[in-house]
Amino acid sequence: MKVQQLMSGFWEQLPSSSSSSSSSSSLSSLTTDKSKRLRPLAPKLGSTAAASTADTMNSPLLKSFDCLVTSKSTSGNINASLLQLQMQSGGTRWNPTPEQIEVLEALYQGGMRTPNPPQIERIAAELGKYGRIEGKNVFYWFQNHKARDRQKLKRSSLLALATNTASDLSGLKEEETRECHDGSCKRKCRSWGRHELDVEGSGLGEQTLELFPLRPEWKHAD
Amino acid sequence: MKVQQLMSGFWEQLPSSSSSSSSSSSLSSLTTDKSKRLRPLAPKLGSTAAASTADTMNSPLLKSFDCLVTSKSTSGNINASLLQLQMQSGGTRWNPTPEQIEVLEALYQGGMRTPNPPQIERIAAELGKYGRIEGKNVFYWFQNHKARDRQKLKRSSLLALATNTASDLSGLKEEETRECHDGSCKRKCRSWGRHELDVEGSGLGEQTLELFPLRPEWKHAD
DNA sequence: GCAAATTAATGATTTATTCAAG
DNA sequence: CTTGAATAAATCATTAATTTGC
Repeated sequence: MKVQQLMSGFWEQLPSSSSSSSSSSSLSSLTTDKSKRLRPLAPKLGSTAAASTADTMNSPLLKSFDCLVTSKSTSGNINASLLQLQMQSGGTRWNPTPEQIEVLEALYQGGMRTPNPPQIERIAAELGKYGRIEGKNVFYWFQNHKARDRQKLKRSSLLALATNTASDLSGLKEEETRECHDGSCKRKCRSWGRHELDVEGSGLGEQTLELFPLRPEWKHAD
Repeated sequence: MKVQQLMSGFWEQLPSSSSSSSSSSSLSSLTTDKSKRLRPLAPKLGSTAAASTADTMNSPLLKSFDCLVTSKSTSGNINASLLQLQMQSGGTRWNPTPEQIEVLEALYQGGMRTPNPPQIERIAAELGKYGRIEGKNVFYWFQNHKARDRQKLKRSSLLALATNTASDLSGLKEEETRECHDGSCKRKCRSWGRHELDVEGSGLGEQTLELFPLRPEWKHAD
């Protein structure tokens, strides 16, 4: 059940060759400093991923990506201090106020499960009255609430089965494959939360709203 | 191609009681029109989510959310026509050009796995020279590429085991727990892509950059 | 040769897990 | 222990390859 988590490995291998010389310094700090603490495990793996950096860097297409690719760079800690500064403004995670929770809970009870960006924005804006909040907080709240509801249900379902009281839990199955109700799907479609477009209050005087993305825009909305 | 989208379905169940009367009409259209094509399967689910809308709507905190919660509304198709207009600009999914792929592949080979928003922005901006692209495309590309690399590796690993040729695949484990390089983690941290803050070229003259979110900002960058 | 039908790749979204703060 | 935040895995759905029947 829980074992997994195999870890993923980013950075299979460093660009071991070619420091690419002149890195446009101002941007090199953008890359995660890999220079210090060089990863302990560099598997052999000569097969899949290796043998590239030097070559690929020769590509004319990559001209302006030196700073992103050559991460070995130079002074790997110039921005170490900078990294400290950033945690300033509310470096802590969102702590919902009772009012915010009440509203979110109500919306959830009302049936909302996966609000789309405009909705999230609106909600965040509204909840901003009661305390600092960002769109992503709203997004995560629904994600987590939904997920934890599911696992709670699943748990109780199992329990019920074990206790032979499964009779009144028969309707637990959460969702089923159904037809996408816009008919655009070629095959069966399970998800109803997709294909959504932002109509934005039917006023839509704004501008062409892009196909709604998975996540809200992540700009804080307070 | 085609008009995909519209729709959606959040709202597992309609607020079957109380139409909440006066919906602030201008915003009610924001909700997905569920009125037509009422979903075929409305599981019994009297237990979990039901029995709320009416009650919760009495909360004073929810005043401005009528439009979000009461989705049964009124003329459920006034915006049907509007929904047609939106898909104009390239409603199809991103189809990377060879150049874009080359660059992305190179970055990936260079070790990039989970670029953070500023990086994504930069990349998208750069790749925008070769064709339309948004930040989310870049984000998804890395996500998918990484994931599919993993499963490919896993598959070949299994295969190797099965074939007894596992000898030279011993170093496959991808990553290990290590310390977060900004020291902000209290415990061991597996992820390097997290906790990252946008230093933005070390100029950081902008303003307080928020703790970098999971997803990029989703604004198209071309 | 060529379009319709199938299949393979892969972009996009949701769900499951896990990390970590309080 | 609860839950906000983040990543990984599973899936969906679309587009391109490829095949197939003519």
